[in-house]
Parts: sequence; structure tokens; C-alpha cells
Amino acid sequence: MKTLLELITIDMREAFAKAGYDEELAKVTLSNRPDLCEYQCNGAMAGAKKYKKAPFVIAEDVAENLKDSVYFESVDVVKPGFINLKLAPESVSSYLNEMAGEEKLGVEEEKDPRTVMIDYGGPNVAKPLHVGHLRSAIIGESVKRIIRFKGNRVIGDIHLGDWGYQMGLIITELKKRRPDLPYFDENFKGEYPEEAPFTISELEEIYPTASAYAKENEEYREEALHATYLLQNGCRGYRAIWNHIMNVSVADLKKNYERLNVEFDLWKGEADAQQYIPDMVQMLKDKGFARYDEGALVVDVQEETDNKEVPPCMILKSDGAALYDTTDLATLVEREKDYQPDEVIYVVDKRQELHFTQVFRCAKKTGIVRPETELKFLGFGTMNGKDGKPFKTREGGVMRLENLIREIDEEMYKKIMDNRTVEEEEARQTAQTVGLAAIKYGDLSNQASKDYIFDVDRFTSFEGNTGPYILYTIVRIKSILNKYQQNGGSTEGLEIRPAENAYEKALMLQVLKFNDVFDAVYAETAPHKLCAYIYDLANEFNKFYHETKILSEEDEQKRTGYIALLVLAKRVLESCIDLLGFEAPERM
RNA sequence: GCGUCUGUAGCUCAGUGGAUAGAGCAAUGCCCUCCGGAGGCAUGUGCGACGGUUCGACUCCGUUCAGACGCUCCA
Repeated sequence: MKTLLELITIDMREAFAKAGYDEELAKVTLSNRPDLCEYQCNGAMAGAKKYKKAPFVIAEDVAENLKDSVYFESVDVVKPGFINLKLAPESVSSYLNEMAGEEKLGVEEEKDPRTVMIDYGGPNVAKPLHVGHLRSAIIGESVKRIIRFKGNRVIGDIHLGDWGYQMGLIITELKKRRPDLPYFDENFKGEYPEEAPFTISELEEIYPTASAYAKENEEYREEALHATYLLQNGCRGYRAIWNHIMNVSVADLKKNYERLNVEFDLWKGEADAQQYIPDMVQMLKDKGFARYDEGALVVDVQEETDNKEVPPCMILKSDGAALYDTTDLATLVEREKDYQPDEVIYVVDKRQELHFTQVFRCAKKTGIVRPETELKFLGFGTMNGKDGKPFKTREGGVMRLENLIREIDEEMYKKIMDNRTVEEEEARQTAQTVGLAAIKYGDLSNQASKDYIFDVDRFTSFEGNTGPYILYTIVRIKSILNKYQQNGGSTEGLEIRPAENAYEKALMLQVLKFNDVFDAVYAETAPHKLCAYIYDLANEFNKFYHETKILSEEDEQKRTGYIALLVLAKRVLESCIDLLGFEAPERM
């Protein structure tokens, strides 16, 4: 169904046209003076110059032609030339009833669904997940759900960092520790063991150890580089180790991401793109896109309109090895072959922007992707501690994701036990649900592109603009509805009635905005606007709740009308948090 | 050095070229204590600075100050 803004705009355009003015002026927006009106149109002022008339006169002409519109209770023309609109309660309630009958609450699906891929700029295997991986997972998951909700086909690819020097380091360190393993025996012709020669904890210790040692020891570094080379060029034993590393790591990653309620459709990685590199390089050479510069193969991506220097895209190092430009390009080759995406969104640290500018330009210029393919960089900022510096543990190290989540869960558990007498097991369960909401809402309520301060105390608070507060509101509605049902009431087939007081109307107007808000969120890929919306919605509900006796309302029509409104408000809230990637418990 | 991003209340953050720039936290004072008080109401302080465009600028464009980040063979 059309959003209310679209419906009003149709009438407004008609009114402008009838009065003899350009329809393009008929832009309706939400009011920024809620005390005066609910929606407004400022087109009269914009048109004053063109028609050489006082804006006030234009506005009055237009308002005259709005009289037939069914939507308004009042149309006021004010001072310079504002057209202030108030909705009729009847049209609000009937719109809401229509919304309640729609599975997607009035959001219209895309007429031509697109295929969108999301690249999470994935974690490196063999390294523990740390807080730096949190944002891409949380933001990416929400963006995926939002685009999918609009009816598109979305494919999320974690895009693991699973190829390169880090693997060489692990192999080298393993060889040093366990030279007796068959993987290091060149004459070994049998089957390698199925069991990995290390656990995930060992793996997580091996990598940093090796990495640190390589920085001090040149010989060791050379060996690791050579091991990388051997791995990439088909050494059977090393490939077997690589498989072990992948199996062990991926199992662990899946566990962690599951805990975050984050899912990937594809577990591809850099390694998967390797097979596409040789042909791609050949193509770049054959078609004359690539040139040699100081021994390295590069593609120029500088454009005339640039006011800065954009370095060329590096395809091969002077020693012939591939780089991350190469891998990202080859990945696009692979995606084009397998999925022909209409759009690829990279949810990665904003510091990588230059790199992706190079890759996007190169991919377009060389025809690796079609000209109409949208390549989008969705860069996010750093998660900082209270001191405004990148988030660290108390000891100053990198905070492991697992520990961060545990800390939040503990905090939530304490708060739940303080305020309620619940079974320990239920409290633990609830703490996890609410804790996840605290983390995700805390992240998503900020603009993705900005750095933000991760403040455990603030995010886990039940007051203010937080995840727990939103959940609390939902739980409160659930509680009322449950009580209503226990008393024999049914929530099926009820009609929302026209609002009779300001609180009721305010709540209705807020619910009403859902599809308009969603469309903006979708168009701008801006989950934080969804957060702002549900925070307002939760506030409007709480005000309404405070002013209105719901279950004890004696007039049955009114009572069932309230219930119908609560049912719809709850659905909207639940849909929104689902789009954000978390859910509400039954009690808390 | 060049470039990108950010700068809004004491703190954390919103703000689609429009009317009186908003929330939360913190502070102070009230209200309700009824379906879940994890509420409601009120009070105080602010668009880094200077210009320009515009009928109208936190928003667009310059200049400047401050901070973060990035600038070919790590990712």
C-alpha cells in the first residue's frame, strides 16, 4: 500500500495544479512543529519568486483546493506561506486498520527485485574475533534484513581473510614445533590425518606468536613467506594444513556469529577467488588496461575530475604475488559469474575507502562488472572506549568479542536478578537476549560512518535511548495483551477506532509513519533512523499507557480499539527490532 | 605535504534548505504509586570561527581553527 506521505502528496499535487501552480512544488514533509500540525508543505514559499506572488496568497489558493481531500481535519495557512496539515482521526484509524491487514505493515515490495550481495570484509581465520569485527557483523546483518524486507534477493558473504602471509606464518610455526608431522615430509604419499593437529585455542596462540617472532627474525620471516608461496602453488601437505586451519576456525566463527544472531549465506573467502586471478590478469594485459610500473603490474584509475592523486590499482607485486586489490577484483569476477549481482555492498572499516575506490574504478573500467552494477562502500567508524580511543581491555589489549559479550551478559543478569524474582536459568536466558539487544542497539543507533563510544553502563541501561528500554516497552505491551487474553478476550478481528485524545492520536500517528520511515531507512541504508523511530514509538506508547486505562476501560468498543492499537504497535516494534537483528523476551 | 571524514547542551548522540535546533544521561524541583515506577511533568546551558549563496542556512559553497583517519609492492 502507498505510504501516507505518498497519499497526501497526490492530493497536494492536485491542489497545486488546480490552483495553477507547478505540481513539483507540492512536496509534503513531516511537520517540524508538532504543536501546530502533523504534516506541512512549504511549496508556496518556493514558488513565490516564479509566480511573483506573495507566498501567503499561493498557499491560500492551494488550501482552497484541498477542501475535498479526505485526509485532513484542518488545513491552515500560516505567516509567510506554510500550509499546515492536521489529519482527520477517521482517516488515521482507517489507514491503521488497513496496515494491520498487511503482512509487511504497509511496506510495498520492490517491483523489480534486485540481487544484492553484501561483503562483510570478513575476519581473518586463525585469529580470534575481536571488537573490530562487531560492527561489520551487526551493521551488515541489519542492512541485509532491511534490503530483504523490501523484497530483494540478498546474499551475504562473510568473505574470510583466509589466504596469504598469515597462513604461511602458522605453517612455519607449526613446522618449528612439530617437525615430525607428515605434512612436512615431502616423501609422504599417504592420506593425511583427518584430525587437526591443533585446537582453536592453540591456533589462536600460534598466530600471534609467529607474527611477533617474524618481525624480529628475518630468516623466520623468509621461511613464512616461502611457506605462503608453497601453499599458494599447490603444496599438498600445506594445503592439508590449510584445510585443518579452515575447519577449526570456521567452526569457531560459526559458534560466535550464531551467538550474535548473525548469519551468512556464503562462507567464501579470499582463497576462493584465487582461481580467477590468472585469467583476469591476462585479460587486463591483453586489453591494455594494465601496465608495469617499477616492476609491479598496475591499472591506472585516476580520473580527470579528481582533485587528489588516486594511486593506481596494484594487480601484481614485482615478485609476481597477488595483493588485496587483486583478490577483491577476482572476487568480483567470481560473483559476476555465479550471481550477476545488481549491487554489491561492502560493509567494512571506513579506513579502507581509498582501496575500494580503486577497486570499484578498476572493476568498472575493465568491464569486470557491468556498467550498471552498483558498487557501494558502506564504511563504518571505530568503536571507541569511554576515553574516546579505540576500545581495549582494561589491560590495554585487544578485547575479544567473546569476552565483551560475556561482560554485557553479566551486567544484564545482575540487573534482572536485582529487579525480579526469576529462576536463575530464565534470568540467564533473558540476560542473553537483552544483552544482545543492548550491544546491537548501542551500535546501530549511531550513524554507521561515525566513530562511536561503546559505554557498557549506558547501553545496558533500561532508561533512555537503549535496546533494553525498547525491549521493556515491548514486554510491557505483551504483558497487557496476555492479561487481556487470560480474561477471555480475543485479539483477533478487532478494529482500531478514531482517536479521542491527544496521546492516543500521537501514538497512532507514530505507528502510521512506519512505512514512510522504512522507505527512508531502505533508501539511505540507515538503520540508525529505524532506531530513532522505535525510540519515539516506545515513548509515545509509554505516554499513552500512562494516560489511559486500557484493560479497565468500561466501554467495550473503546477497550477493543485500544487492544487493536496495541497489537499493531507491538507488531511494528517487533518488525523493527527484527530488522535491526534482535528480539524481545517474553518477560524481563 | 596532499586528501577524506568529524566538530551541535557538562557527557553520549539526533536533526529531510524552512517557523521557537531536539532526545537521553547527569543536576534540580514536582506528579502519579493504577493494566509492570525500568514511568510522567517542569527547569538550565549549545550549532568550532569568519564570510558567501538564498525570501530563509546546523543543513549548500568558500576560508580558517581543532581532532580522527588515509595516502602505490601488508590486509
